[in-house]
Amino acid sequence: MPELAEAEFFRKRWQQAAVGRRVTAVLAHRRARIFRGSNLVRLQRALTGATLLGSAAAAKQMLFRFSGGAWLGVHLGMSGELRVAPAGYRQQKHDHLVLRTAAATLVFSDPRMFGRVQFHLGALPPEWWTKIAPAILSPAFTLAAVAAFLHRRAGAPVKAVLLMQERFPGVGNWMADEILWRAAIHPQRRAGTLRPAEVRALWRECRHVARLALATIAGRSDSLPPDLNVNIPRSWLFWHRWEDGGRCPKTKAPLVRATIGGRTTCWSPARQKLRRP
DNA sequence: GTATTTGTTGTTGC
DNA sequence: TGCAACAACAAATA
Repeated sequence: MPELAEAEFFRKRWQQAAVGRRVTAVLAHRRARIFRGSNLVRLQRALTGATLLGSAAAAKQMLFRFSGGAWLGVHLGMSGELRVAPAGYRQQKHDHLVLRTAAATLVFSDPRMFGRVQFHLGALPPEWWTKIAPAILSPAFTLAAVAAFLHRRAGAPVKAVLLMQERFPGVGNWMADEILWRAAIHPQRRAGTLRPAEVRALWRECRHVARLALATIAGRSDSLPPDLNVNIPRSWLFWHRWEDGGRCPKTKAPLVRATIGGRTTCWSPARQKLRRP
């Protein structure tokens, strides 16, 4: 599920429930794949008794900062989510990491375990975090940078290129489809064949979709919607891309699905054409 | 039983 | 060396 705005939503959820609170216990499924590459024993030792000081989200990742120089990185993969449960909540089958505080329980669950937890101890944030590509909404995400990247990936379908985190951090399958639909670009187009006006439209819609998704899914400033997606307008492709017999919200023409760049892709043939008429 | 899934990584081949 | 394509990871759901 989680792309850019969902990561921000889940980060806020944990932050609001537990910032300033002390972790009284850390429960974990010891063998879970989500702990691959990190030392669970050190994680449990460092987080038990530590206070949540702050957090940030970037791309599809989250970073929680605890007292004592402890950092907890979270990537939700395909099926992960962060929840807040009452104090005394009982750990369920897919709840691979559970942090208890006096008031609430923080739960990371992920049935498919494509997600990942990364633990880091130190005064500075971990290297994997600082190496995340500049955000789409940052000044570094320029038209020139996008154009150069499309040129380098000239042979790949533009849909596949949008999924590359090194240039489009936080873009996942639904955001990529949404961006291409709004920019009126066929997902199968080779990245190197886009005309300058199309490159500009792609760049512009990346920023629009990122900004709109953050505002509607994660909420503005301190607000947090009660659930994911409840505020997403029906006018987005989002709601229609999996519907049987789904229609383009703009043209009302039937939508089409196919595998492009290894992922199921939905587009509106009425407005996203392979060749110019 | 089959096919599907909003993600990433390692391998293969050009 | 760089790029593109694809299998693998795992479990629930239709």
